[in-house]
Amino acid sequence: MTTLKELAKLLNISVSTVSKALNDSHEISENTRIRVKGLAEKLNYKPNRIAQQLKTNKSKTIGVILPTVTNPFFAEVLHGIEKTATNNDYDIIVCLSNETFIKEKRSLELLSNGSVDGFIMAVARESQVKNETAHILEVIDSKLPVLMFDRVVNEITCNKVIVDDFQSVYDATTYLIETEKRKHILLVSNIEELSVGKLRTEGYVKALEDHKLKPHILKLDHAVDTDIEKTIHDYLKANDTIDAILSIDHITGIVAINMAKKLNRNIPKDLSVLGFGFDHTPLLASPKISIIHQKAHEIGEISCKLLIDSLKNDTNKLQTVVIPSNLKLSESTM
Amino acid sequence: MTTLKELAKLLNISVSTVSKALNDSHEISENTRIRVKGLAEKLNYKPNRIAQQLKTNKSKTIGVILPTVTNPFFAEVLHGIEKTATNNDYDIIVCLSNETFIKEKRSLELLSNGSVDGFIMAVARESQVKNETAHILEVIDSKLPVLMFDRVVNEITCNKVIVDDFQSVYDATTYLIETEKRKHILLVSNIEELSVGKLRTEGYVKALEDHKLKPHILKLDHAVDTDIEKTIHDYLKANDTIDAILSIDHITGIVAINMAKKLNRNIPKDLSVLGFGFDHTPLLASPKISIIHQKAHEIGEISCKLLIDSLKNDTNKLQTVVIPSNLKLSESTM
DNA sequence: TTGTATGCGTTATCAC
DNA sequence: GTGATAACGCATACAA
Repeated sequence: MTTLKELAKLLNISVSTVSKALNDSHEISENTRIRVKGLAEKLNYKPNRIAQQLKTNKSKTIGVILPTVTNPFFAEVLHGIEKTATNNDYDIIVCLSNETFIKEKRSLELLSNGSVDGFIMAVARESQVKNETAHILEVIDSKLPVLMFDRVVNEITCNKVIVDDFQSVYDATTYLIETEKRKHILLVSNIEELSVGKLRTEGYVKALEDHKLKPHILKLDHAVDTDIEKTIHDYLKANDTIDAILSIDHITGIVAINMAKKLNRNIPKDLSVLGFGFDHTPLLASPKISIIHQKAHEIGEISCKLLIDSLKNDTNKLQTVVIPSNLKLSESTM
Repeated sequence: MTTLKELAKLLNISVSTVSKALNDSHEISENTRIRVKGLAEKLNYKPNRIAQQLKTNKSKTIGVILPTVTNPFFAEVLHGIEKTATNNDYDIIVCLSNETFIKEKRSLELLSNGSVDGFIMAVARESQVKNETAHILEVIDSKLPVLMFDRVVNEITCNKVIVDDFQSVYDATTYLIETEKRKHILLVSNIEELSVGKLRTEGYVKALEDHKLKPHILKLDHAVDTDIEKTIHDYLKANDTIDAILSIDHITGIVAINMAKKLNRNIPKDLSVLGFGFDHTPLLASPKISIIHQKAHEIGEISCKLLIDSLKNDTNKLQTVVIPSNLKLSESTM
């Protein structure tokens, strides 16, 4: 790699002159600036990022800690983060906690050594279940800003970007009751223990209460794949009064449609199916599923923007941004 | 952040003694080593990664350039890469090319300034279509090792990890012909222009030729979602002799099942459906789809391991690893 | 066993 | 307008 020193030697001038010339300092003559830039271009000189970082004590890098990236929600959020980071001249270092506390803690610790200027994270399932927060507080105490999205820790004060989990499910449930005239709505949940799962379930329960209806909740408890199908299948078979299914994740809604068809339920005439989802979800279901569309990409973009803002201006006050979801009804063309 | 200098001052010893003590140098007395480590622990000292990097001229970081991360194949590969990198004490900086040449080129350039020790990449769609390779060669010329996986550039010599695209589709097609006695197999392709798409199609064509059968190929050409459904639907309707569908991506197989059911085709009795897929693919289809299972996670792990090996030992000779796929037949329990 | 000096590549301050 | 020097935090060759 070409260095300032090499350029200086070749041009028979000093290192500092070269540096200034490349940075368009006013103290440098037009002539030398052109000479320097010409040679730099020719030798494909690029300032060593590491040295710059040491000098400025800024890494221009964001640590992104995700529970998993095979869940399309987080993949889409990551996409939004990456895009925004790149546009603002930041790199991202990605760590996956695999939903474990220990990996999350380790990742935070390892990157808290100058590698990154701040963190964007969604809390691991295990950390939420066990209510582990000390490792995150430690990072914040060391003056590294942390932004949480989606799965957040209420007790920690920091920038947050969340989805309107309670409200979106409340609204969707109300829609099923009032517009589609459903009375026996089944909630299918496999994320009961997450903060977002709890909020969604609460939204559902509240909507039913407000309409004097009885909740039906089917918890799936991380069963293996075939069990998800069998559990839903058997429940639907045993409860033929169910006239709507509300899935609060992005998988079980599609499974529910498949099982209902197997039981010859007429969708959407006799049974409405509504789930959480993203851009490609509808394509995989037939008939089309209606979805509560989380703007995952936008969540990523806004999270990243917010963190970068707080990095530039650390007197910024902390805020919690709520991203509303859209209820996307299926266009049942096919 | 605590520094060596601060520790030294507090202990009234020199910086180098502190440094050596922390690195378990034999020249340091048991006594001071304990004193130093004790204080370091107490003050939560962590060596500044940036400074270490500048000193050693190694970033212990790998640049990972992916076309997209919302495609579950790449998400799964990323998972494998992250796991292996972490286990080997490497960080990963992730960039997404969004399938564009310009972003891919920019990412390579930006990270080729000391930020990373090497690259793992799958070539962007646009780069493959336009046969752009100069930007990658430039990186390799600058002595940064590049490992390509899945989508590779044949003309470039470097470490590669690829899937047996030709052979797996040849075998799957042969299975449909010989075991399931199918004679009119439709190939559905929406990745015709990628190196992997071409290879898969060739495997299909060769298997048919070897059995004196005629190919039927339905190219989807990145149509929008509804068009994918309609195109497949209409094709199946107009060609009722089709008795098997082979999808060479991870989406259209599921769509094909849905459309075939709508046309009242009996799956798997009258129509076999086979697609590419990963762990969660089967759950979303009913009846279950048979899949050519790409070991995406393993591809990531091996890619990362191979690159790290070449980083440690740059006299390593280059190799191309082929990861075989599994043909996973559906267990049609539900 | 400990300390001093040097340098990684860059930027900034100051002197010429 | 240019150059010498110091400094970021760390590691190490060398001196004591």
